[in-house]
Amino acid sequence: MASSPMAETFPTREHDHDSCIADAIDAAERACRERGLRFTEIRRRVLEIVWNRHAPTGAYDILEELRDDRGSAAPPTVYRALDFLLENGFVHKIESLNAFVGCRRPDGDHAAQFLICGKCRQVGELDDPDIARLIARKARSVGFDVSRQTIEIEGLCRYCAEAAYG
Amino acid sequence: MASSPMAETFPTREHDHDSCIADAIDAAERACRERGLRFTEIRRRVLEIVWNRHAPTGAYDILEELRDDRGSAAPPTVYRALDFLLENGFVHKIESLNAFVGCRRPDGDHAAQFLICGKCRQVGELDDPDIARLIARKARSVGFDVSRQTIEIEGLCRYCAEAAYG
DNA sequence: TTTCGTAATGTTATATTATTGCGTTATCAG
DNA sequence: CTGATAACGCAATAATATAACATTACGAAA
Repeated sequence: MASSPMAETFPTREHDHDSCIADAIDAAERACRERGLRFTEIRRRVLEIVWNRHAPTGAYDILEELRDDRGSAAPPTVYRALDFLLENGFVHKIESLNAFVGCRRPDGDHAAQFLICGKCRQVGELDDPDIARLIARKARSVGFDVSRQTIEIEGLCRYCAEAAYG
Repeated sequence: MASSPMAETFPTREHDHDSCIADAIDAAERACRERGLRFTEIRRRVLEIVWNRHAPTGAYDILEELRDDRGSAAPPTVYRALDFLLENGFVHKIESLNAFVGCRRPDGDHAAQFLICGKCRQVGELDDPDIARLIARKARSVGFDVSRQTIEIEGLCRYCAEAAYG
């Protein structure tokens, strides 16, 4: 496997997907134990589903998969699990897609920037503090006090750009 | 009136709202004439409604107001008008709110950054090229080719921050 | 261990946001 | 005037998200 798949901005084509998922689930489990949170079966399954796709996943796509193994499930089940995962930094919501992706850096707060490939629909996570700082500074300079940044960048990832332009 | 309300990042408390709307409508009308676009009654009304609120407005809020003066109207009427206004840069969509705001700089392309006040719900538009450039540069450095940026910054505007902290 | 309070889940219904498909009307170039 | 195309009307429905309330599971305290 790649030495640290969670740290890649974009998932490489060659990365070991299974262990990448396993790492993410393990990290969430550890974090929950440390913080005294309940990592229930549903929450684990939703996180697995999101990571399995390795691409932004809609709540109703998650719901379908959840039904595959649990027989019945309703929207609130999914949204509640997502709320938990969002609050605790295990997934992010991509506002411009109304969809969810696993977080590659589930420890600690960070202002993330998402790179959304319009071709393969995969999403990379940038987490660049320079960007976050510049935005905070510029906002403050007009008297605005920042609490949250939503930054979603659309374009072509390295792989799709290469395929398109050579 | 304030000398140039359209250029303010945040609408000031004292700005002349009526002329601010009128300016925006006039600008759109001129732009449509120049570009050979049809600025129809519906499109004008939707733009007026969005500017009137001077805050992010949902499609169905627009629909209600539209019904007030036209008797009947269905969702596609609003969404089609919004599509037109979006395509031509007269309004922006705030993805994190599923709502629409008038654009303060309807001429030419620009990567906008939105400042969304969590208290008064007003939205400022930053249009800072430094931010856009830094993001493009950072993205390119990981091989990502940017075509569109969605930047929505939540926090407290100058007025609400003053009210809250003194 | 039992009990009790709270967190999590189940379930039904409904709210909110957005699109599809198709027929009609308006506009403009020729 | 006519024909092509853009805009609009309308009905249905898709897609996303939440409300409200009943039930169950869990963990801490007695």
